[in-house]
Amino acid sequence: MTEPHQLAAAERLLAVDAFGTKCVFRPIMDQVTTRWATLILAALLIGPHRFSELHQRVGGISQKMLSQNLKALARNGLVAREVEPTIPPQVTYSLTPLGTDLAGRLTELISWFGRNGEELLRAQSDYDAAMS
Amino acid sequence: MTEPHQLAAAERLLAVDAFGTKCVFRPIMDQVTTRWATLILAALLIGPHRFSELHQRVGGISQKMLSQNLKALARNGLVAREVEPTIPPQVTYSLTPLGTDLAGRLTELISWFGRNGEELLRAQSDYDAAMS
DNA sequence: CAGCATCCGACACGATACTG
DNA sequence: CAGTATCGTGTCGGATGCTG
Repeated sequence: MTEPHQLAAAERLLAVDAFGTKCVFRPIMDQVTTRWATLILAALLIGPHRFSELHQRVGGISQKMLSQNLKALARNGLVAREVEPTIPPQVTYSLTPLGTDLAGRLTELISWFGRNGEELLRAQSDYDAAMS
Repeated sequence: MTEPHQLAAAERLLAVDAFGTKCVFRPIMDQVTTRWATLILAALLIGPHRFSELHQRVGGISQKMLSQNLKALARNGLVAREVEPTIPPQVTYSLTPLGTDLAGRLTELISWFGRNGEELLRAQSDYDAAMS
């Protein structure tokens, strides 16, 4: 069952005060639970990657989105960026301890979808069939 | 530590074949890890809600996004929609067993942000200070 | 009450081209 | 190699107004 303190955290995130001020953590969650950020963190959980390695590993991502998301993840202290000042330059991305923690939890979520994805797809077809 | 089978699930999600076909589960994850879907599932974990109750509970959401996300969640078999054919009509939303499972895991994630949110904010200011 | 329809702005995202 | 700059498109998401 779900723990009470977790429900409390959820309620805090749901809350909006009388002036319409939302929880300060929402923007952060938005950034990290983006399609690409999740995949990038999962990829880095495998190990440190160069930029081009990540570009290959995370299938379908554009350079723009990759660099953009990496910047956001670095800003939030989840990803460490290490530059080797050679020519051509070598940049290695790795997870910080905080990032490793989060990436592990996100990967649990991913594996949940791996386990239950078929059932979700079945529900979709049932729903669509019932609509028509 | 992260389990091997979880890493395998992650790699499956990262993969793209030679024809550019992405993993079929990605669209589903995109739908469910949306800003609003996460919050709605968390709200429903507290208990079944009417439409207007959800609208109040999930602070800042518009009617449009609420109905749109509820429809998607219902289509994926995560949320059950029950209509009482009275006048005015009463519609109650609740979690299916599958939805309860997922919502619990998402709430774990939310509570992670509750615990580590301060540190993320601190990392942001450090990063911004170093840039200027 | 529980919504759908419509308009509209903002931004996510991709493709392409260019730089240290 | 590791990005940045620019452009164009599509979707997200809010505001408003209307219906059974």
